[in-house]
Amino acid sequence: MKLVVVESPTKSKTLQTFLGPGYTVRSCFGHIRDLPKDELGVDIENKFKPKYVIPLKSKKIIWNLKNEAQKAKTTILATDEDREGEAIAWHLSQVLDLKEPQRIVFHEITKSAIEQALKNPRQIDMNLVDSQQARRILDRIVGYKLSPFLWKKVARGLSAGRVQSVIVMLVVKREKEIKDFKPQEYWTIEALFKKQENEFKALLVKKDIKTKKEADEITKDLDGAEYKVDKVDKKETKKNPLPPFTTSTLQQESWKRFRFPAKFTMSIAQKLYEKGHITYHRTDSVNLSNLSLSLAKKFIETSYSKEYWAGFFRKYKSKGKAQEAHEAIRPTFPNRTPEEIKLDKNQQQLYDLIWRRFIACQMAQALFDSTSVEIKAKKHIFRAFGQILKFDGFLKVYPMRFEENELPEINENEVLELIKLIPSQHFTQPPSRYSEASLIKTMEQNGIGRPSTYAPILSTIQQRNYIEKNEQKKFCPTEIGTVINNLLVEHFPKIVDIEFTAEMEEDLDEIAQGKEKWVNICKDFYKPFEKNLQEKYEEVDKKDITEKPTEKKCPKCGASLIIRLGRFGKFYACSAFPKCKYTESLEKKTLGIKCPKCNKGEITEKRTRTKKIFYGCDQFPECDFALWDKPINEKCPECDALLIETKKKQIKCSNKDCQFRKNMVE
DNA sequence: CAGTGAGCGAGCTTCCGCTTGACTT
Repeated sequence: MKLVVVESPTKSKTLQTFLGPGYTVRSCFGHIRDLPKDELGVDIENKFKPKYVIPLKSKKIIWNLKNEAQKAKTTILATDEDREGEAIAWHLSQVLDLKEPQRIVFHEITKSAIEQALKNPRQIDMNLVDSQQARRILDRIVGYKLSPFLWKKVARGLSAGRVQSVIVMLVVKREKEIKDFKPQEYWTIEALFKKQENEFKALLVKKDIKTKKEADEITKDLDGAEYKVDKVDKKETKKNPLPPFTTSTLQQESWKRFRFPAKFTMSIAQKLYEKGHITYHRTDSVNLSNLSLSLAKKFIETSYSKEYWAGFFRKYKSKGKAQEAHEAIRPTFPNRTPEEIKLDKNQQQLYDLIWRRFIACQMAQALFDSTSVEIKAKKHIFRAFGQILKFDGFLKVYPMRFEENELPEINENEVLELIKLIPSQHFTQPPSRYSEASLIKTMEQNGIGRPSTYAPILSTIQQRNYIEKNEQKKFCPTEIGTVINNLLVEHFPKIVDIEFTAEMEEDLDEIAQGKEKWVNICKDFYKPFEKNLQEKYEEVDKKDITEKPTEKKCPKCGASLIIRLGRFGKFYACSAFPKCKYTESLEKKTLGIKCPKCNKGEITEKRTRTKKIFYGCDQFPECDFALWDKPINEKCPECDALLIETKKKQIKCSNKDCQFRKNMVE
């Protein structure tokens, strides 16, 4: 009997069916040991020696694995082939006290891949393990040294880290770009032509028309000019299908198509994976197994026709440094169409998307007849572009938006009939705020975070109140997020630099290749970091960041009020704190209406925890009067209660039993 | 359709990455 250990329980089930009796397959559920949660856990003086502990939830798993390992003749460690997977294998060998563990790897769960892997066992690659240890220790040092700095200088409970702080930086930076943006005016000139029954437009090629005056000069110059076709260029253009999904592209596409947040997409994908419908959903690889390629070919040829298959196996390559431990995300059985599996609605939508993307990636290109026409009038050049779909190819399965524009038959040297010139004014647009999709895309492009962390990290920094979604579901920084970011940018620029992770990855590669010792990498980072940190503890004054004097006086004790910054934003606080605990919210929007319940307070605009606006008494909690709709300063003629303004612009009585209604007078 | 909120300043806080149930109300 041989024991095989993998990371995921679903994977272990599949593997067991391939291997049959003679093998016991078990899973370790990811990492089994880690640095302790309540202390740094790195002995800096003693060559950065890490202290590893086994969390309670791993203890039971380890106990069971140990039992199996003792019964087995050999233990085979089949964790993922990447830095983290290698480390898990090493931790397992340590904790299970394995004398001669066999290490095997495979990138796809197919019978042939597994048989091949079993024939080629190797030893644990300690260089790769060390690169993971360096990664872990660096992240720990940054996080557990910088966070306490923020507690001391800003507010308790705050956090900083190699990944989260860079994401917040991106959002804050984008917000500043938008705020500082000055729109530039520019003009375009289109010419509308007539050819027999058809009308078509051509655009003046000149780009830098800045003002109406300049546009007018051009149209004036064109007055009475002859519009002659200078060039007609006809050709076939092609569009290739997109590569199959990785975690990042799946999260982006499912946000674009269904507005699913990344976290939701992942929970649905997890279910599809557990039911065996899709391959593993946390991957940065676009590799496809040979078996899946043949099945796709067969499916496409029988369901559509021979000409819809690409004609060869399309193989995709990952850009940058994918760690390639898994396949791309694809249907496990390509001939299982979305229609024939029974799933609930969301699972159905996501499976449909994954299935289509995969099938399409093995299909033929889409073909277009495109025409480009150049028209000359005096010294001015206009261009018209037409595009007609000739063969849909992969678009049959994976529809995408593209512009179709038909041009009439136009010949060279032909003189065209102008209907009119259309000058239009435009303004340059500021960059747009990040959505979940564009933020994840940026993270992936810069190697920040991993497939298993994209979704959780976005949840964390929102929960921590560093960034939030606006009504359009785009990310904006909060006050506290902006303050922390500005502090880090000024005093710890390296940590919030987008290049920091890239540089770290280069160092980790050196360790993995055996060219560098992990302790040296940690030392090189730590020394200047620690020196800077000590200086900043002296230099930065908390008061400058969190306190601002005001002219206002405390209504309770008469001391002066200050504006304070806390975890949840700014607020007025009494300077005599903790003797006087008076507080007041910063932007108190009073409506000038007395509270009808207590007759003491005033109605103010407030927000619920979910940011929904409501109107309540400012004497809360002494008075709990509250309304959803905005009250107007007028009493109901029938029952004397407050009148409210509904969203449908109608005046109603706030008393539910009262039927009084009237229309709004402007 | 029903439903709405009270503390944030001090004290036990925090990282990133691998994996899913196991916790409680």
